[in-house]
Formats: sequence, C-alpha cells, structure tokens
Amino acid sequence: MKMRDAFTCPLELVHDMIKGKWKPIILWRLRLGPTSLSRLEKDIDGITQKMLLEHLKELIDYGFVEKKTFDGYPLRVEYSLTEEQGRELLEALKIMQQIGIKYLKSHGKEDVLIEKGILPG
Amino acid sequence: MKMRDAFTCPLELVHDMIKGKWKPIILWRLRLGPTSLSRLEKDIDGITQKMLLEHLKELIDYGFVEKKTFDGYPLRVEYSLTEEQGRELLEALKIMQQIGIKYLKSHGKEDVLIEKGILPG
DNA sequence: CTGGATCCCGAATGATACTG
DNA sequence: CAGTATCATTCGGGATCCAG
Repeated sequence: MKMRDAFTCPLELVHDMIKGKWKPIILWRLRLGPTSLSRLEKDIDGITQKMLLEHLKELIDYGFVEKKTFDGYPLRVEYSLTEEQGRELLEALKIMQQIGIKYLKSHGKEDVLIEKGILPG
Repeated sequence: MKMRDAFTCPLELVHDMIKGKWKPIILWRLRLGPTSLSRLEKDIDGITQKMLLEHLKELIDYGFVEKKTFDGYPLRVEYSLTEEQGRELLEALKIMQQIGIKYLKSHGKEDVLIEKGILPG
C-alpha cells in the first residue's frame, strides 16, 4: 500500500496504514485471538491467500499485528494483534462497526444484520 | 468511491465509506466547526477543489457531513459534521490520530510533530 | 505432501491534470 | 464548478517456490 510521502496530520498516516480492502476485516477477525494463516483464509470470506499475506505483511510492518512462528511439526504460525497499537486501533474499529450497525438499522436493513448473526434473528 | 457489493460485517461498509485519500482530513478539519468550501480548500494542504467536492459529496451521501445553504447576500454555504454519525466517527478518528502521534514519537519523529504544531516546540 | 510465502501480469479503480 | 483524458495504484488470478 503506497504511503503518501508527506502528510499534514498523524491521522493521515494511520489512514494510509490501514487502507486496503481487507485490512479492517483482518484486524477485526484477529480481535478474537491468535490465528493461523489458513484459519484466517477460511474465516474471511472471499479473500485469497495472496491478498491475505500482502495485507498481513503491512499490518506487521506498521506494528498492528505480530507474527509468531513455532518450530517443530506440524508447522505452526500465529498472527495476533499487538498489545499496544493493535488493541488501540481495535477501539477505533469498534466504533466504526457500531456506526455501520446503526447505519444499516436506520436504513431498513436489519435483515442483513440478522442474516450475519450480528442481531438475534 | 466504489463500494463493494457485498460485505461481511458493518465495519467493511464504514471503511468503504471513508476510504479515499482526503476523507479523513476533511472530517478532521470539520471537527473545528462549520466551514465554507473555500476555507476548506485553503486549510487542507494540496487538495484541489474537484477532489474536495467529490469527497464532500460522498461524506454527505453517507451521512457524516451536512451542507447548509443560506439564502441572501452574500451567498453562504456551510459544511459541518452531522451530530450523530459525524461526531461518532470523529471519536474513531481521534483514536487514530493518537495512534499516529504515538507511532511518530516511538519512531524518533517528534520533530515532525513539533513542526506541525501538534507538540509544543 | 502440506502450509506458508513470493512473483508476474492484466483488469479495475482512484487521483490528478487539463479544459471549457 | 462539471467533463474528459491521463497517469498511478490496487486487486485478483494463477503459477511457482520454500521449508518442515
């Protein structure tokens, strides 16, 4: 993801760091705890391994996600939110999630929310 | 800004609504209160009127910003955050701003912050 | 063999410049 | 301001490679 070379306020920086089609969902999925690559691939609907790796890599570079590789057999790799930055960003994402829910409600789309298990059926 | 036709969680929806190079800065600038188009154009460094209008339009369509036109002379137009959605999103942006500030600090870039007047010189 | 990671390329989208 | 042209970036598919 290309960062702009100059920015006016730190907000722009962070926006650039988390822009990209899949970054928010990846982070959102990671709020549930450490996960393997293949698990993420299964859980995030429609993502390809390539996209997942690409976006994960950036999230790691910017310090939102950390990767732990365990030696031994079977091979195991875990991705998780970083305590500091990752968890903090999660707070912002929670707000956005709430806004999305309210938005759908107030636009007569409760059915979508129910269908996705966000609201009780 | 193109929205994806299907999304897994409301978060994705909101992310799509505020993606775009200038949207966060516009919202950030609007936190200070209602502003005219020309004022925004002056305050946001590097933006063209076209981009500003385009992005404002979407923010209005999605309910984050409202536009008030005052009749009379001189003609006056004001853009501001909406009470509900706009202000709520601002909370998320504030967190992101904080993350950005911390990030810059912990990467030895305090000087950038001082230069921009975010930290006292 | 399995799970993880990288490379190349065409198609779709976003941003900017230019023009009236 | 709106329309169009152009340039830059992102997305996605699929082949390929690496390591245990």
